[in-house]
Amino acid sequence: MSVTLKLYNTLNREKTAFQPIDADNVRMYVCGPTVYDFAHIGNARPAIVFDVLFRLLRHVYGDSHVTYARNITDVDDKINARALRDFPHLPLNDAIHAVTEKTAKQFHADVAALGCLEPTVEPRATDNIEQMVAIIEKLIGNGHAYVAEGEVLFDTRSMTDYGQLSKRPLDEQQAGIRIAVDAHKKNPGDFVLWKLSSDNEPGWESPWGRGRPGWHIECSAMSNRYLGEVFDIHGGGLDLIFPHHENEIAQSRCAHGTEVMANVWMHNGFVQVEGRKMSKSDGNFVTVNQLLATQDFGGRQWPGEILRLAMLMTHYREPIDFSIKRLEEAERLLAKWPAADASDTAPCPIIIDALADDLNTVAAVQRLHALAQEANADATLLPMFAASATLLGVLPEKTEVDEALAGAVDALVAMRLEMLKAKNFAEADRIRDELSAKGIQLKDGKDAATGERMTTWEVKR
RNA sequence: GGCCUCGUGGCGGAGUGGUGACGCAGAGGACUGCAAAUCCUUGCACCCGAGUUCGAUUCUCGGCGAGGCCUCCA
Repeated sequence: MSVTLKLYNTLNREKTAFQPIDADNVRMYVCGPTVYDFAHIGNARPAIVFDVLFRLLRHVYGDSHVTYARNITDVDDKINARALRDFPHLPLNDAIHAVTEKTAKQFHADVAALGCLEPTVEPRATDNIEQMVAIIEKLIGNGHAYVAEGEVLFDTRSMTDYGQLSKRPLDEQQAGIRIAVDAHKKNPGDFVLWKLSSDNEPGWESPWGRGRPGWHIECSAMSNRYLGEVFDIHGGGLDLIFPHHENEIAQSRCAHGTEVMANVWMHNGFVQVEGRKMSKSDGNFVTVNQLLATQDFGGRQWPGEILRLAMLMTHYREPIDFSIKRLEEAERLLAKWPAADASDTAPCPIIIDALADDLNTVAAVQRLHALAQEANADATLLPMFAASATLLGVLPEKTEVDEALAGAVDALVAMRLEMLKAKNFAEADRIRDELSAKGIQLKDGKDAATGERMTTWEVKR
């Protein structure tokens, strides 16, 4: 294991060498989507960022020695609201199912288009209710949770070092400053583990009656089930640090009696629009699907590889201002990169080092671009380029050209050269335009030895 | 109010106590019948102030500015 990974850890705000608990099974958990609506491009950032990390971990520790869990939250009051709005004629459970299935499917399509590998496991909240109930029972049993007015609440005062991740000690918080504190809470910071459901809300039987889980308990239950009580890396967006991750930590550590929940906590920065956070509630968002499939942004569609590269051109902890200009730059870069077959050659060491340094995709992309230029001039570098691009998930796909088409194009190219010799420029340009319209780009060069015009062509991407 | 980021050319962004990479765009040129591609050349920047120092963009402090969390949020 010659590569030393360094990762910035939100727990101590330091970049430190990564030491897996078990190098044979490196475990990473990333908070996935709540499936009630289309994912916007900001939601896509963690998917891409941690996909790169997943690829890097697989490279370093071996494909079969990394477990990446990304959940799907399919229990949430927003989902209920959406179900009632969009499928009022269906029974509630069917309506909810319709919403979550449709949204999850869309999410998978979006993320696939962005070049993300599938996580090792993708648990759903609804499949893990039992596990949540078990953890809640444990928390009640060991005095970290209490029942009040039909809710089960986590007792934040019962955990002496609550607030470590967000550096937000309990007594310094101004809980209730912006929302009224519920009277039944022992402490303002206490949060819901389980709440009762009315007849028109989804619910599961539990020791506390028919109800549904609070938001934070889902991730504690699922990460525990698939990765164990303590695992290596937990990721998500910056805005999840508080309260979501803080509360996950509280639940998991108090339930299992562990010192930490995950060793390394990683958080990606926001995607911004005109300097402001893109968010659903502010309404200033562009969905991945809009970018991929509509002309809503910049009057055109944007292939997933462009979106992905645009994302990787900024370090994951920095904010990104999402703009047409940056997408166009990503497109220009990609256009200059050779298409190549995937290769099992070793990736460029400079790129591995860059990624190993807290996922420095900026440096990695710059080096990849240089490597692409080198490979354009020297085909023996193509396999290394391909392997490196694959590590970043940005390998341009080789467009298959069938022989009939290739033959036809070659014939037209030859004909054009004849027209040129005859100084019939109008006809030569017509052929060039005709091919261009079909997506064939001609490139005129000079034969180094003879000085004769040589024309090559490629399929435009 | 508390806590946390960040501030380098048009844009994306390196970097260092001793006058600042690189990429994209721009400009000029070569090539070309023209264009594209390619190649060469090139202009433009370290938020402000004080301090430390022989010397700071880089260190310290203070401003100013931007953003985020403290409520659902990637």
